[in-house]
Amino acid sequence: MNVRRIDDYTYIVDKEEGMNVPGIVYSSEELFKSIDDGSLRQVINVAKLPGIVKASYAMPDIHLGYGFPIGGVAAFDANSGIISPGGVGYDINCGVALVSTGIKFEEFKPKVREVTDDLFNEVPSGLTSRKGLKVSSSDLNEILRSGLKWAYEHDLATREDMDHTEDGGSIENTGNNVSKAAQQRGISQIGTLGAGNHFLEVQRVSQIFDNETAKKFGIEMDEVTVMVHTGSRGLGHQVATDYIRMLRESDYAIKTSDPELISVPAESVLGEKYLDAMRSAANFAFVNRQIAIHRIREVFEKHFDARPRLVYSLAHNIAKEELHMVDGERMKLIVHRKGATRAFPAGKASPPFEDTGHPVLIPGSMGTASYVLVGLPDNLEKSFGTTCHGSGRVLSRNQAVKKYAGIVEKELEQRNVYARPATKHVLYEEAPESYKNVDDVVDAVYGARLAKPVVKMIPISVVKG
DNA sequence: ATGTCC
Repeated sequence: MNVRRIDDYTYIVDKEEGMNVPGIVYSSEELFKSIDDGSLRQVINVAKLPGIVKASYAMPDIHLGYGFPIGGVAAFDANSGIISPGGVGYDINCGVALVSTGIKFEEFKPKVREVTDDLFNEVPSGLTSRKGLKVSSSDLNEILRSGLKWAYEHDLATREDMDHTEDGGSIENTGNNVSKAAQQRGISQIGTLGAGNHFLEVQRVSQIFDNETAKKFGIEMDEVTVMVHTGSRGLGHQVATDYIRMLRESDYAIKTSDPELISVPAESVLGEKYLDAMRSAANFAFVNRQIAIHRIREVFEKHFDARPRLVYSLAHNIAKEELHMVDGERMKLIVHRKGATRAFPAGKASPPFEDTGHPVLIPGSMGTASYVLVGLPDNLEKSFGTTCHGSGRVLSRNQAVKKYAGIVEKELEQRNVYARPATKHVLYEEAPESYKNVDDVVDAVYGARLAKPVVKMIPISVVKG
Protein backbone atom coordinates (compact mmCIF):
# COMPACT_ATOMS: atom_id res chain seq x y z
CA MET A 1 0.00 0.00 0.00
CA ASN A 2 1.10 3.52 -0.74
CA VAL A 3 0.58 5.90 2.22
CA ARG A 4 1.57 9.57 2.06
CA ARG A 5 1.59 12.14 4.84
CA ILE A 6 0.14 15.33 3.30
CA ASP A 7 0.16 17.52 6.42
CA ASP A 8 0.83 17.21 10.17
CA TYR A 9 -2.39 15.30 10.82
CA THR A 10 -3.49 13.80 7.48
CA TYR A 11 -2.38 10.63 5.71
CA ILE A 12 -3.60 9.57 2.26
CA VAL A 13 -3.78 5.94 1.22
CA ASP A 14 -3.46 6.21 -2.56
CA LYS A 15 -5.99 4.53 -4.81
CA GLU A 16 -4.89 1.12 -5.97
CA GLU A 17 -6.51 -1.57 -8.15
CA GLY A 18 -10.18 -1.88 -7.19
CA MET A 19 -10.42 1.17 -4.91
CA ASN A 20 -13.22 3.58 -5.86
CA VAL A 21 -11.86 6.32 -3.61
CA PRO A 22 -8.64 6.93 -1.66
CA GLY A 23 -8.24 6.26 2.06
CA ILE A 24 -7.77 9.20 4.43
CA VAL A 25 -6.44 8.68 7.95
CA TYR A 26 -6.41 11.58 10.39
CA SER A 27 -3.58 10.98 12.82
CA SER A 28 -0.45 12.44 14.35
CA GLU A 29 2.92 11.03 13.30
CA GLU A 30 3.29 9.37 16.72
CA LEU A 31 -0.16 7.73 16.75
CA PHE A 32 0.18 6.65 13.12
CA LYS A 33 3.09 4.41 14.14
CA SER A 34 0.75 2.42 16.42
CA ILE A 35 -1.74 1.70 13.61
CA ASP A 36 -1.37 -1.89 12.43
CA ASP A 37 -1.32 -2.82 8.74
CA GLY A 38 -4.46 -4.93 9.22
CA SER A 39 -6.66 -1.95 10.04
CA LEU A 40 -5.17 0.10 7.15
CA ARG A 41 -5.95 -2.90 4.92
CA GLN A 42 -9.56 -2.62 6.17
CA VAL A 43 -9.62 1.08 5.18
CA ILE A 44 -8.56 -0.02 1.67
CA ASN A 45 -11.14 -2.85 1.51
CA VAL A 46 -13.94 -0.42 2.43
CA ALA A 47 -12.77 1.95 -0.34
CA LYS A 48 -13.54 -0.82 -2.83
CA LEU A 49 -17.24 -1.10 -1.92
CA PRO A 50 -19.86 0.06 -4.45
CA GLY A 51 -21.21 3.60 -4.14
CA ILE A 52 -18.63 4.89 -1.64
CA VAL A 53 -18.12 8.63 -2.00
CA LYS A 54 -15.11 10.92 -1.38
CA ALA A 55 -12.90 8.63 0.71
CA SER A 56 -12.70 5.75 3.18
CA TYR A 57 -11.87 7.65 6.37
CA ALA A 58 -10.24 6.69 9.65
CA MET A 59 -9.81 8.54 12.93
CA PRO A 60 -6.63 8.50 15.07
CA ASP A 61 -8.15 5.86 17.38
CA ILE A 62 -8.46 3.37 14.48
CA HIS A 63 -7.99 -0.32 15.25
CA LEU A 64 -8.95 -3.69 13.80
CA GLY A 65 -12.70 -4.40 13.64
CA TYR A 66 -15.12 -6.87 12.07
CA GLY A 67 -14.76 -6.17 8.33
CA PHE A 68 -14.60 -2.40 8.77
CA PRO A 69 -12.03 -0.77 11.07
CA ILE A 70 -13.16 0.64 14.41
CA GLY A 71 -12.62 4.39 14.11
CA GLY A 72 -13.77 4.29 10.48
CA VAL A 73 -16.20 6.48 8.53
CA ALA A 74 -17.61 5.54 5.13
CA ALA A 75 -20.49 7.15 3.24
CA PHE A 76 -22.35 5.53 0.36
CA ASP A 77 -24.80 6.91 -2.18
CA ALA A 78 -28.21 6.13 -0.65
CA ASN A 79 -29.60 5.13 -4.06
CA SER A 80 -26.78 3.17 -5.66
CA GLY A 81 -24.60 2.30 -2.66
CA ILE A 82 -24.50 -0.39 -0.02
CA ILE A 83 -25.25 -0.92 3.65
CA SER A 84 -23.03 -3.24 5.69
CA PRO A 85 -23.58 -4.65 9.20
CA GLY A 86 -19.78 -4.70 9.64
CA GLY A 87 -19.76 -0.93 9.04
CA VAL A 88 -21.93 -0.47 12.11
CA GLY A 89 -20.49 -3.15 14.36
CA TYR A 90 -21.98 -5.88 16.50
CA ASP A 91 -22.87 -3.43 19.25
CA ILE A 92 -25.40 -1.32 17.33
CA ASN A 93 -25.61 2.19 18.84
CA CYS A 94 -22.87 1.54 21.30
CA GLY A 95 -22.44 5.03 22.67
CA VAL A 96 -21.80 7.41 25.52
CA ALA A 97 -23.92 9.59 27.78
CA LEU A 98 -22.74 12.34 30.14
CA VAL A 99 -24.68 13.62 33.15
CA SER A 100 -23.72 16.86 34.92
CA THR A 101 -24.72 16.55 38.57
CA GLY A 102 -24.37 20.18 39.66
CA ILE A 103 -22.49 18.87 42.73
CA LYS A 104 -18.95 20.13 43.34
CA PHE A 105 -16.15 17.66 44.08
CA GLU A 106 -15.66 18.90 47.67
CA GLU A 107 -19.26 18.06 48.53
CA PHE A 108 -19.02 14.69 46.76
CA LYS A 109 -15.67 13.60 48.20
CA PRO A 110 -16.86 12.17 51.54
CA LYS A 111 -19.46 10.03 49.76
CA VAL A 112 -17.36 8.51 46.96
CA ARG A 113 -17.72 4.90 48.12
CA GLU A 114 -21.31 5.15 49.30
CA VAL A 115 -22.57 6.72 46.05
CA THR A 116 -20.46 4.50 43.78
CA ASP A 117 -21.70 1.38 45.58
CA ASP A 118 -25.28 2.58 45.01
CA LEU A 119 -24.54 3.16 41.31
CA PHE A 120 -23.03 -0.33 41.12
CA ASN A 121 -26.27 -1.77 42.53
CA GLU A 122 -28.68 0.37 40.52
CA VAL A 123 -27.05 -0.09 37.11
CA PRO A 124 -26.49 -3.86 36.71
CA SER A 125 -23.19 -4.81 35.09
CA GLY A 126 -21.41 -7.92 33.87
CA LEU A 127 -21.69 -10.14 30.83
CA THR A 128 -25.16 -11.53 31.35
CA SER A 129 -26.59 -8.66 33.44
CA ARG A 130 -30.23 -9.71 33.19
CA LYS A 131 -31.47 -7.58 36.04
CA GLY A 132 -32.71 -4.75 33.86
CA LEU A 133 -36.00 -2.86 33.93
CA LYS A 134 -38.99 -5.19 33.81
CA VAL A 135 -40.99 -4.58 30.64
CA SER A 136 -43.66 -6.51 28.74
CA SER A 137 -43.13 -7.72 25.19
CA SER A 138 -45.54 -5.06 23.91
CA ASP A 139 -43.46 -2.44 25.75
CA LEU A 140 -40.34 -3.86 24.11
CA ASN A 141 -41.96 -3.55 20.70
CA GLU A 142 -42.80 0.08 21.46
CA ILE A 143 -39.20 0.68 22.62
CA LEU A 144 -37.88 -0.72 19.31
CA ARG A 145 -40.32 1.41 17.32
CA SER A 146 -40.15 4.68 19.22
CA GLY A 147 -37.07 4.68 21.50
CA LEU A 148 -37.11 7.54 24.01
CA LYS A 149 -40.73 8.43 23.21
CA TRP A 150 -41.62 5.26 25.10
CA ALA A 151 -39.36 6.28 28.00
CA TYR A 152 -40.98 9.74 28.09
CA GLU A 153 -44.49 8.28 28.20
CA HIS A 154 -43.44 6.08 31.12
CA ASP A 155 -41.85 8.94 33.14
CA LEU A 156 -38.36 7.52 32.60
CA ALA A 157 -37.17 10.42 30.43
CA THR A 158 -37.90 14.16 30.37
CA ARG A 159 -38.39 16.38 27.33
CA GLU A 160 -34.95 17.80 28.09
CA ASP A 161 -33.43 14.28 28.05
CA MET A 162 -34.91 13.74 24.58
CA ASP A 163 -33.60 17.11 23.33
CA HIS A 164 -30.18 16.13 24.68
CA THR A 165 -30.06 12.77 22.91
CA GLU A 166 -28.83 12.23 19.35
CA ASP A 167 -31.85 12.16 17.01
CA GLY A 168 -34.07 12.68 20.04
CA GLY A 169 -33.35 9.05 20.93
CA SER A 170 -36.06 8.03 18.46
CA ILE A 171 -35.23 6.88 14.94
CA GLU A 172 -38.22 6.03 12.75
CA ASN A 173 -38.60 2.33 11.89
CA THR A 174 -41.26 -0.40 11.84
CA GLY A 175 -39.99 -2.47 14.76
CA ASN A 176 -40.93 -5.55 12.73
CA ASN A 177 -37.51 -6.78 11.59
CA VAL A 178 -35.93 -7.79 14.90
CA SER A 179 -36.02 -11.58 15.48
CA LYS A 180 -37.77 -13.11 18.48
CA ALA A 181 -34.36 -14.42 19.62
CA ALA A 182 -32.95 -10.86 19.64
CA GLN A 183 -36.01 -9.60 21.54
CA GLN A 184 -35.67 -12.37 24.12
CA ARG A 185 -32.04 -11.49 24.74
CA GLY A 186 -32.79 -7.79 25.12
CA ILE A 187 -35.98 -7.79 27.16
CA SER A 188 -34.24 -8.33 30.52
CA GLN A 189 -31.27 -6.05 29.77
CA ILE A 190 -32.75 -2.55 29.66
CA GLY A 191 -30.76 -0.20 31.87
CA THR A 192 -27.76 -2.53 32.13
CA LEU A 193 -24.13 -1.81 31.46
CA GLY A 194 -22.80 -5.05 29.96
CA ALA A 195 -19.15 -6.03 29.96
CA GLY A 196 -15.84 -5.44 28.19
CA ASN A 197 -15.05 -1.77 27.70
CA HIS A 198 -18.49 -0.69 28.89
CA PHE A 199 -18.50 1.29 32.11
CA LEU A 200 -20.03 3.90 34.33
CA GLU A 201 -17.57 6.48 35.61
CA VAL A 202 -17.89 9.27 38.17
CA GLN A 203 -15.64 12.16 37.16
CA ARG A 204 -14.45 15.59 38.22
CA VAL A 205 -14.21 18.47 35.72
CA SER A 206 -10.50 19.32 35.84
CA GLN A 207 -10.04 21.74 32.97
CA ILE A 208 -12.17 24.01 30.79
CA PHE A 209 -10.78 24.91 27.36
CA ASP A 210 -13.79 26.80 25.98
CA ASN A 211 -15.74 28.70 28.66
CA GLU A 212 -18.61 29.79 26.49
CA THR A 213 -19.34 26.36 25.05
CA ALA A 214 -18.87 24.61 28.41
CA LYS A 215 -21.42 27.00 29.89
CA LYS A 216 -23.91 26.29 27.10
CA PHE A 217 -23.38 22.55 27.64
CA GLY A 218 -24.10 23.13 31.34
CA ILE A 219 -20.69 22.01 32.65
CA GLU A 220 -18.76 23.82 35.38
CA MET A 221 -15.22 23.60 36.71
CA ASP A 222 -14.79 21.09 39.60
CA GLU A 223 -18.26 19.74 39.04
CA VAL A 224 -18.96 16.01 39.37
CA THR A 225 -20.09 14.35 36.12
CA VAL A 226 -21.14 10.78 35.39
CA MET A 227 -20.27 9.11 32.09
CA VAL A 228 -21.95 5.93 30.85
CA HIS A 229 -20.65 3.78 28.00
CA THR A 230 -23.05 1.06 26.87
CA GLY A 231 -24.98 -0.03 23.79
CA SER A 232 -27.70 -2.41 22.63
CA ARG A 233 -26.49 -5.44 24.63
CA GLY A 234 -27.56 -8.90 23.50
CA LEU A 235 -30.36 -7.49 21.33
CA GLY A 236 -28.09 -5.52 19.00
CA HIS A 237 -25.56 -8.34 18.94
CA GLN A 238 -28.27 -10.79 17.86
CA VAL A 239 -29.55 -8.38 15.16
CA ALA A 240 -26.03 -8.16 13.75
CA THR A 241 -25.61 -11.96 13.93
CA ASP A 242 -29.01 -12.57 12.27
CA TYR A 243 -28.40 -10.20 9.35
CA ILE A 244 -24.79 -11.19 8.73
CA ARG A 245 -26.06 -14.76 8.38
CA MET A 246 -28.91 -13.69 6.07
CA LEU A 247 -26.47 -11.71 3.92
CA ARG A 248 -24.17 -14.73 3.67
CA GLU A 249 -27.09 -16.86 2.49
CA SER A 250 -28.35 -14.27 0.01
CA ASP A 251 -27.47 -14.46 -3.68
CA TYR A 252 -27.34 -10.69 -4.15
CA ALA A 253 -25.15 -9.71 -1.20
CA ILE A 254 -21.79 -8.24 -2.22
CA LYS A 255 -18.97 -10.50 -1.07
CA THR A 256 -15.29 -9.50 -0.93
CA SER A 257 -11.99 -11.25 -0.27
CA ASP A 258 -12.69 -10.67 3.43
CA PRO A 259 -15.74 -12.80 4.41
CA GLU A 260 -16.43 -10.37 7.27
CA LEU A 261 -16.79 -7.48 4.85
CA ILE A 262 -20.18 -8.34 3.41
CA SER A 263 -22.74 -5.78 2.27
CA VAL A 264 -25.99 -5.44 0.30
CA PRO A 265 -27.43 -2.69 -1.88
CA ALA A 266 -29.15 -0.27 0.53
CA GLU A 267 -32.27 -0.29 -1.66
CA SER A 268 -32.57 -4.09 -1.80
CA VAL A 269 -35.10 -5.99 0.34
CA LEU A 270 -32.39 -7.27 2.70
CA GLY A 271 -30.68 -3.87 2.78
CA GLU A 272 -33.90 -2.16 3.83
CA LYS A 273 -34.69 -4.87 6.38
CA TYR A 274 -31.24 -4.58 7.99
CA LEU A 275 -31.48 -0.77 8.12
CA ASP A 276 -34.90 -1.05 9.74
CA ALA A 277 -33.68 -3.61 12.31
CA MET A 278 -30.53 -1.56 12.97
CA ARG A 279 -32.75 1.45 13.75
CA SER A 280 -34.84 -0.66 16.15
CA ALA A 281 -31.64 -1.77 17.92
CA ALA A 282 -30.45 1.86 17.99
CA ASN A 283 -33.69 2.91 19.73
CA PHE A 284 -33.24 0.05 22.21
CA ALA A 285 -29.73 1.31 23.00
CA PHE A 286 -30.97 4.89 23.48
CA VAL A 287 -33.51 3.58 26.01
CA ASN A 288 -30.89 1.34 27.66
CA ARG A 289 -28.64 4.38 28.28
CA GLN A 290 -31.63 6.49 29.32
CA ILE A 291 -32.64 4.05 32.07
CA ALA A 292 -29.05 4.13 33.36
CA ILE A 293 -29.22 7.96 33.26
CA HIS A 294 -32.55 7.87 35.11
CA ARG A 295 -31.09 5.69 37.86
CA ILE A 296 -27.93 7.79 38.12
CA ARG A 297 -30.20 10.80 38.63
CA GLU A 298 -32.16 8.98 41.36
CA VAL A 299 -28.96 8.00 43.19
CA PHE A 300 -27.68 11.58 43.20
CA GLU A 301 -31.07 12.95 44.27
CA LYS A 302 -31.07 10.50 47.18
CA HIS A 303 -27.62 11.56 48.43
CA PHE A 304 -27.59 15.26 47.59
CA ASP A 305 -29.84 18.24 47.02
CA ALA A 306 -29.17 17.83 43.33
CA ARG A 307 -30.96 18.07 39.99
CA PRO A 308 -28.60 16.19 37.62
CA ARG A 309 -28.98 17.05 33.93
CA LEU A 310 -28.19 15.06 30.83
CA VAL A 311 -25.49 16.85 28.82
CA TYR A 312 -25.83 14.46 25.87
CA SER A 313 -26.35 10.83 24.90
CA LEU A 314 -24.83 9.80 21.57
CA ALA A 315 -24.19 6.85 19.27
CA HIS A 316 -20.71 5.95 18.05
CA ASN A 317 -21.69 2.72 16.19
CA ILE A 318 -24.42 3.51 13.65
CA ALA A 319 -25.29 4.10 9.99
CA LYS A 320 -27.40 7.15 9.22
CA GLU A 321 -29.10 8.71 6.24
CA GLU A 322 -27.68 12.23 5.90
CA LEU A 323 -27.43 14.98 3.28
CA HIS A 324 -23.89 16.08 2.45
CA MET A 325 -22.17 18.07 -0.29
CA VAL A 326 -20.16 15.84 -2.63
CA ASP A 327 -18.31 17.51 -5.53
CA GLY A 328 -20.54 20.59 -5.20
CA GLU A 329 -23.71 18.50 -5.23
CA ARG A 330 -26.10 17.79 -2.38
CA MET A 331 -26.35 14.02 -1.99
CA LYS A 332 -28.36 11.65 0.16
CA LEU A 333 -25.83 9.34 1.79
CA ILE A 334 -25.75 6.44 4.20
CA VAL A 335 -22.93 7.37 6.55
CA HIS A 336 -21.44 4.43 8.45
CA ARG A 337 -19.73 5.56 11.65
CA LYS A 338 -18.10 2.65 13.46
CA GLY A 339 -16.27 3.75 16.57
CA ALA A 340 -16.65 7.31 15.35
CA THR A 341 -18.80 10.20 16.57
CA ARG A 342 -21.07 12.58 14.69
CA ALA A 343 -19.86 16.10 15.44
CA PHE A 344 -21.84 18.56 13.32
CA PRO A 345 -20.49 22.07 13.94
CA ALA A 346 -22.31 25.27 14.93
CA GLY A 347 -24.91 26.23 12.34
CA LYS A 348 -25.26 22.63 11.14
CA ALA A 349 -26.17 20.88 14.38
CA SER A 350 -29.76 20.10 15.31
CA PRO A 351 -31.58 22.02 18.09
CA PRO A 352 -30.81 22.83 20.88
CA PHE A 353 -27.17 22.79 19.72
CA GLU A 354 -27.42 25.06 16.63
CA ASP A 355 -25.20 27.71 18.23
CA THR A 356 -22.52 25.41 19.63
CA GLY A 357 -22.43 22.22 17.56
CA HIS A 358 -23.29 18.78 18.95
CA PRO A 359 -21.41 17.79 22.10
CA VAL A 360 -18.87 15.00 21.50
CA LEU A 361 -18.12 12.67 24.41
CA ILE A 362 -14.70 11.01 24.41
CA PRO A 363 -13.99 8.52 27.17
CA GLY A 364 -10.35 7.73 27.90
CA SER A 365 -9.15 4.34 29.05
CA MET A 366 -9.98 3.25 32.60
CA GLY A 367 -8.31 5.51 35.15
CA THR A 368 -7.42 8.21 32.63
CA ALA A 369 -9.07 11.48 31.58
CA SER A 370 -12.13 11.93 29.38
CA TYR A 371 -13.11 14.87 27.18
CA VAL A 372 -16.05 16.81 25.85
CA LEU A 373 -15.31 18.17 22.37
CA VAL A 374 -17.28 20.12 19.80
CA GLY A 375 -17.06 19.90 16.01
CA LEU A 376 -15.13 22.50 13.98
CA PRO A 377 -16.66 24.10 10.83
CA ASP A 378 -14.51 22.34 8.22
CA ASN A 379 -15.27 18.83 9.44
CA LEU A 380 -18.32 18.38 7.18
CA GLU A 381 -15.96 18.65 4.22
CA LYS A 382 -13.23 16.59 5.89
CA SER A 383 -15.08 13.67 7.50
CA PHE A 384 -18.85 14.07 6.94
CA GLY A 385 -18.90 15.88 10.29
CA THR A 386 -17.25 13.12 12.28
CA THR A 387 -14.56 12.83 14.93
CA CYS A 388 -12.99 10.08 17.08
CA HIS A 389 -14.78 8.02 19.76
CA GLY A 390 -12.16 7.15 22.37
CA SER A 391 -8.69 5.86 22.87
CA GLY A 392 -8.54 2.75 20.71
CA ARG A 393 -6.92 -0.51 21.76
CA VAL A 394 -3.23 -1.22 21.25
CA LEU A 395 -3.13 -4.55 23.14
CA SER A 396 -5.64 -7.36 22.66
CA ARG A 397 -7.73 -8.43 25.66
CA ASN A 398 -5.59 -11.57 26.10
CA GLN A 399 -2.34 -9.63 25.87
CA ALA A 400 -3.65 -7.15 28.44
CA VAL A 401 -4.62 -9.90 30.90
CA LYS A 402 -1.24 -11.61 30.50
CA LYS A 403 0.67 -8.41 31.13
CA TYR A 404 -1.41 -6.64 33.78
CA ALA A 405 -3.21 -9.31 35.83
CA GLY A 406 -2.96 -8.48 39.51
CA ILE A 407 -1.54 -4.97 39.12
CA VAL A 408 -4.42 -2.93 37.69
CA GLU A 409 -6.23 -2.63 41.03
CA LYS A 410 -3.03 -1.21 42.62
CA GLU A 411 -2.62 1.22 39.75
CA LEU A 412 -6.17 2.50 40.16
CA GLU A 413 -5.62 2.84 43.90
CA GLN A 414 -2.48 4.91 43.24
CA ARG A 415 -4.49 7.13 40.93
CA ASN A 416 -7.09 7.45 43.71
CA VAL A 417 -9.83 5.86 41.59
CA TYR A 418 -12.34 3.71 43.48
CA ALA A 419 -13.23 0.70 41.30
CA ARG A 420 -16.28 -1.56 41.46
CA PRO A 421 -15.70 -4.22 38.78
CA ALA A 422 -18.20 -7.08 38.23
CA THR A 423 -15.14 -9.38 37.88
CA LYS A 424 -11.38 -8.91 38.40
CA HIS A 425 -10.83 -10.28 34.91
CA VAL A 426 -12.48 -7.31 33.20
CA LEU A 427 -10.24 -4.97 35.19
CA TYR A 428 -7.16 -6.66 33.69
CA GLU A 429 -8.61 -6.73 30.16
CA GLU A 430 -9.17 -3.01 30.47
CA ALA A 431 -5.73 -2.10 31.84
CA PRO A 432 -5.16 1.56 30.87
CA GLU A 433 -1.91 0.62 29.11
CA SER A 434 -3.79 -1.51 26.60
CA TYR A 435 -5.19 1.67 25.03
CA LYS A 436 -3.76 4.60 23.13
CA ASN A 437 -3.35 7.77 25.17
CA VAL A 438 -6.63 9.70 24.96
CA ASP A 439 -4.82 13.06 25.25
CA ASP A 440 -2.86 12.21 22.08
CA VAL A 441 -6.03 11.15 20.25
CA VAL A 442 -7.77 14.42 21.20
CA ASP A 443 -4.67 16.41 20.16
CA ALA A 444 -4.76 14.68 16.79
CA VAL A 445 -8.43 15.40 16.02
CA TYR A 446 -7.87 18.99 17.14
CA GLY A 447 -4.76 19.17 14.97
CA ALA A 448 -6.73 17.81 12.03
CA ARG A 449 -9.37 20.48 12.73
CA LEU A 450 -12.18 17.97 13.13
CA ALA A 451 -13.14 18.98 16.68
CA LYS A 452 -11.83 21.08 19.55
CA PRO A 453 -11.64 20.37 23.28
CA VAL A 454 -14.27 21.99 25.49
CA VAL A 455 -13.84 20.27 28.85
CA LYS A 456 -11.56 17.64 30.44
CA MET A 457 -12.67 15.33 33.25
CA ILE A 458 -10.59 13.06 35.51
CA PRO A 459 -11.97 9.86 37.08
CA ILE A 460 -13.11 9.57 40.70
CA SER A 461 -14.65 6.10 40.61
CA VAL A 462 -15.62 3.49 38.07
CA VAL A 463 -18.19 0.69 37.72
CA LYS A 464 -17.08 -1.99 35.26
CA GLY A 465 -18.89 -4.94 33.68
C1' DA B 1 -18.79 -6.29 21.91
C1' DT B 2 -21.34 -11.01 23.03
C1' DG B 3 -26.24 -16.15 27.10
C1' DT B 4 -17.01 -15.14 25.60
C1' DC B 5 -18.93 -21.99 20.69
C1' DC B 6 -25.91 -24.54 19.03
